[in-house]
Amino acid sequence: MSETIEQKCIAKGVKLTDQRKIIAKVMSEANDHPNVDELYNRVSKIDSKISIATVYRTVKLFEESGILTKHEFKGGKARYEELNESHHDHLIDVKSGEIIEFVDEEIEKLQKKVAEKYGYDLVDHKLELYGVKKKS
Amino acid sequence: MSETIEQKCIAKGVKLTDQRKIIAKVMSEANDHPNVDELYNRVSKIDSKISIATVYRTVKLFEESGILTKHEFKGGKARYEELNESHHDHLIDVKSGEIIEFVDEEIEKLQKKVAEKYGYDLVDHKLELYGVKKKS
DNA sequence: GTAGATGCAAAGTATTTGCGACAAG
DNA sequence: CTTGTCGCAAATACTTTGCATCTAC
Repeated sequence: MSETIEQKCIAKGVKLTDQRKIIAKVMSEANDHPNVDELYNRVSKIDSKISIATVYRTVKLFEESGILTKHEFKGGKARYEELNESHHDHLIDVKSGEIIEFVDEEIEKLQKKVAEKYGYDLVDHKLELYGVKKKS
Repeated sequence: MSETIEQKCIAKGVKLTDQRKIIAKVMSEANDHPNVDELYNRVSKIDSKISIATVYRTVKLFEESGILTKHEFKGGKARYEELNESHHDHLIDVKSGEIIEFVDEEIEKLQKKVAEKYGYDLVDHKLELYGVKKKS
């Protein structure tokens, strides 16, 4: 827990309103990958007057400021997660929807290699694994 | 070009209407990854009376029948592509939108290994690389 | 002949935006 | 103060659906 979202906002010169502070707090404390609806629900419990438009505007702003990242997993709404130093990819349980974060250095390296092979510099990537729990 | 989409429909017991034949033909001949709008435009040139609802219904049906796959690349509309024996992933030029298909057996293997490490059987995956063309 | 497909327009979702009121720096 | 933000409701973009008609098998 190196730095809160609020601190990141200050560092990046993002104006901190009461609403943004609440959204920042909720996202900082979230251990999952909420979509805007879920985020709105959590935020509403703290301040019921915050509008969903503000939530949309704020996650977009935070994303553009490099504070949150957006995931568009298969067939669902966009989900958000705090962006921090440690990059990771996602393994999604197709039955339960559970999301596991993982890192695999070797895959990372190979991706860069593939991009290079085609004459590209890798600027971003998305790797999602969809699986079912093993019986055994 | 082993088998046309029309042939796949017959093989899978999907009823072939005139509209579906046209959509099948357009997708069979497409070398890119059209979204529903683009597909609707191409299809309309052959039969202007086909409705966009039919295009939506048909791509969904074809997807469920394992004839097409749907891609939801960053920040865009869903794109479709014919599904054939050879699996591949995508490298997307973030400047031009150009899409390059690639296969990397080693990455495939590592993905399966990661899933297994967490106790999962891999049922699907999504790998997208976003890059910019190198200057050199 | 009958189940399923189509066209149309209306209804859903998810998200964005115009605007007057309001608040942060 | 002034610029940017908020809440609201209306607008947009994409996709789905109800229904009466039509068509493949």
